[in-house]
Amino acid sequence: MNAPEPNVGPRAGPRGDTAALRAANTARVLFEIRRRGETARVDLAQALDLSAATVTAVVGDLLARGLVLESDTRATPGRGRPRRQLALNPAAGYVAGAKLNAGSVTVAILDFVGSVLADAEAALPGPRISAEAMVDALLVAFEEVLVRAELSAQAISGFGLGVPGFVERDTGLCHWSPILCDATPFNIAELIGQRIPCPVSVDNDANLATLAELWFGHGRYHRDFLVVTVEHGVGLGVVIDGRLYRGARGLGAEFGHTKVQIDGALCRCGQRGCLEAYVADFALVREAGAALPGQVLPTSHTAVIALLAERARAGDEIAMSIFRRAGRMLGLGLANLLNLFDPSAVVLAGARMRHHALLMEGIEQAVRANSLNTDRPEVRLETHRWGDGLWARGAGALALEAMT
Amino acid sequence: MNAPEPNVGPRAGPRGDTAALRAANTARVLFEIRRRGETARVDLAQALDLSAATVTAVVGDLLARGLVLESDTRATPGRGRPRRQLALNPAAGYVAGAKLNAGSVTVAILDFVGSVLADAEAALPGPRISAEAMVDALLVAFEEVLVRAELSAQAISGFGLGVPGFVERDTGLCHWSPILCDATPFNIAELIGQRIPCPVSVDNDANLATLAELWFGHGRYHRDFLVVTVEHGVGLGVVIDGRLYRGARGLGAEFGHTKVQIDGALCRCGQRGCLEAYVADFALVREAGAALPGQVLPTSHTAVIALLAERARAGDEIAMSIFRRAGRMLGLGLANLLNLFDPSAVVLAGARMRHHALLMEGIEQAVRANSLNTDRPEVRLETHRWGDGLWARGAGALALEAMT
DNA sequence: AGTTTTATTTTTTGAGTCAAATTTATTGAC
DNA sequence: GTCAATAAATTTGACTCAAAAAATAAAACT
Repeated sequence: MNAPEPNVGPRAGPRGDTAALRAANTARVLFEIRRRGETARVDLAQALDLSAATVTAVVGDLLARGLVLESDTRATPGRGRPRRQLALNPAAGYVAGAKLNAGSVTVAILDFVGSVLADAEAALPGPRISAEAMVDALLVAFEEVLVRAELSAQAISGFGLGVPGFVERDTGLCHWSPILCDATPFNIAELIGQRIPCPVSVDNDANLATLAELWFGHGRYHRDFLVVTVEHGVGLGVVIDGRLYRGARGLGAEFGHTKVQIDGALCRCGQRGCLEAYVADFALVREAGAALPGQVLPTSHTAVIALLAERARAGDEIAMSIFRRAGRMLGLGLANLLNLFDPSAVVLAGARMRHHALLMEGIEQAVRANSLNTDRPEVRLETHRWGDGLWARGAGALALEAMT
Repeated sequence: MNAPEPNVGPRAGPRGDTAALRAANTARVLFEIRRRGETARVDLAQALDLSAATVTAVVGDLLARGLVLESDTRATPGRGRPRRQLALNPAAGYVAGAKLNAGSVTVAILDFVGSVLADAEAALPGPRISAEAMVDALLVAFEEVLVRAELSAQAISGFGLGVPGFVERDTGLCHWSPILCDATPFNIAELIGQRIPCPVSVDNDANLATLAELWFGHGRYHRDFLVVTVEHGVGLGVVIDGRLYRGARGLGAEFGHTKVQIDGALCRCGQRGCLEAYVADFALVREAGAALPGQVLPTSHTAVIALLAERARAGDEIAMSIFRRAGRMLGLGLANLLNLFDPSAVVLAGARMRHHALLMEGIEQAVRANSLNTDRPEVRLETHRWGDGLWARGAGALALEAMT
């Protein structure tokens, strides 16, 4: 039996001293203002179950710190003292959000509200490169985006980066990434921090998409939800009780290598039957040969898939069946997730969701066929066809989180 | 887009007023004393990161309420004022914990510490009965166990019941149970409450096993862990951040009908490829005919499986292969859970774990083959061969939880 | 002017920390 | 053996800060 370790026990409710109490209530007020966009103090008091006096005090702090602005927009014409509308101050701080892709890096600048002010992209020297080369490209894009946003590097108070693979937010360690070829684990946050003059946070890219939903998207209205990303791989983000769950060891949930078939198709990871082996880029490309006979296939996966999608939309039965099977496998995996997590919403996101219509038929069929139908209301599958903005905003949320 | 709903937002840390702060710190102290069995105030202060003064105040309350006792056992011989050891007061309250099985109900009486004072069992009229008949049997066992524990019904301050199927703790609603034949949903907690003079709580049985681990078992040393129960069906309990996660709609995680094979074996639920269709009682019995040719099989599933296990232990290759396949399928499911939840521990519990050795080979092989090997430390699979005591203590924990 | 709704100020209660005081043992010199 | 010195655990009281409640002020509309 293990030795008793501290910090295990009830987590609900307050803990610690009164300063923590104030800090928590301040965070709640800030979150609620972000969620509503614009509100009065009365509404905050009611929504958060705080007294008006407390809200006044907390908002007073936030106003003094410049995080919140009081606007004069006259909301409801009526009797009584008019409510003063509160909103986040966009200029309270600027953060950079970046995403590492197979052949490029994207960097965006976000203001405190979460609006994207500018973005920029830089090519990577290859699909699998050293972290050193990645940071070089990152800096190129960063300089560019600063010019476009008309900001100096000193104005940026946080830098967030999304990396595919196993990345630990708390420590900044990269344990494995399909894009980086360095010996692992190495501290990627530190590496970037040496060349950028502000705090750097890194996280798994699916977690970032989830943060984006939590801060700016559907997640604002759900306590427990899942975000499934479909791109080169399949990713998963889990929100439980309003917070992103990263697992006991901080690496987050891994959905792509969940097995949907015992001794099934061979996956890049060397195992068999992984969900990715049916849904990821390489899996579709593997089958594309049959659907496009006699054609010379493009070298890039993305281009092959675009071609395949075009055929499927034109009614090509073989091409359609490829997407249908991928959808069914994804749907099977989703059904398992629904049974295990019982979320109140599921968001499908990522570049592949551009072929939404092609996949959706298979997905919905498999979800219906494989999830238990109790009398609980059916879970809505929301789809987000956000492009890179999704990742950038998530990385921005990561930086904002580190900021407040 | 949904309307903004309150109570969505940051959950970490304190919230609300100072009374909530004290309540939370009291709960933390109580949990820590339970976890350690016996401790001094200094240790509590250090473990919970509270000042000694606060601990004195909180413990003072608990002493006054009679929940905690100060013992005179001289722990560490040394200089200085000797520490006063604190322990839970067993007589602070008694609760009843009950479990509904296929052919019987079990009821146990637990004291405040969680020790089982007595237990009793009553037969049910059949494998699938009305809730009315179930409550009748429950009362028979309850009366009996009171006699054995030498307590009156008035001394019992909470009644917890574990029910297989879809049960909602918060509302007491039963949405479906393999044992009860009533029209669903119906309020099973209310039904029992009409005939028992104390607060009644109900929950899914796998959740109860998980609560038992959280309060009294391995879970005291882990913040994030899973409990998998193997009995007539396969159940799952999820603990995240020190709390049992019951899903957005309160019905808990469903593991038994997770799909391990697309279009696989037919399950009781009518779908194909469910884990239960390979691991549950009925699945093993279905295959037993081949392993026991020419024999007249007993009518009870349990007896058939005992026979099968005997054969397997004697070296019968066919019988062994049945257990091996069940183990492999369970291992595949477990590997998926490990990837998705990244727990720091997994506990296997339930009656079937008596055939532990037969299953374990297949389980471990499949877990190793199907879980991603990163550089994170391997998760230990703990096995608990607790009998019915497990469920009873879990149901007791449920009642204790409702009590404090 | 009177009414109504929102925001602020003042007062009160209670929580937690800090530092000093108290309790109760052991240690070691005499 | 007796008796201060010492050490550690606990308690006490002064102080700070948080949030709620009550009273007050502000800014509209009727």
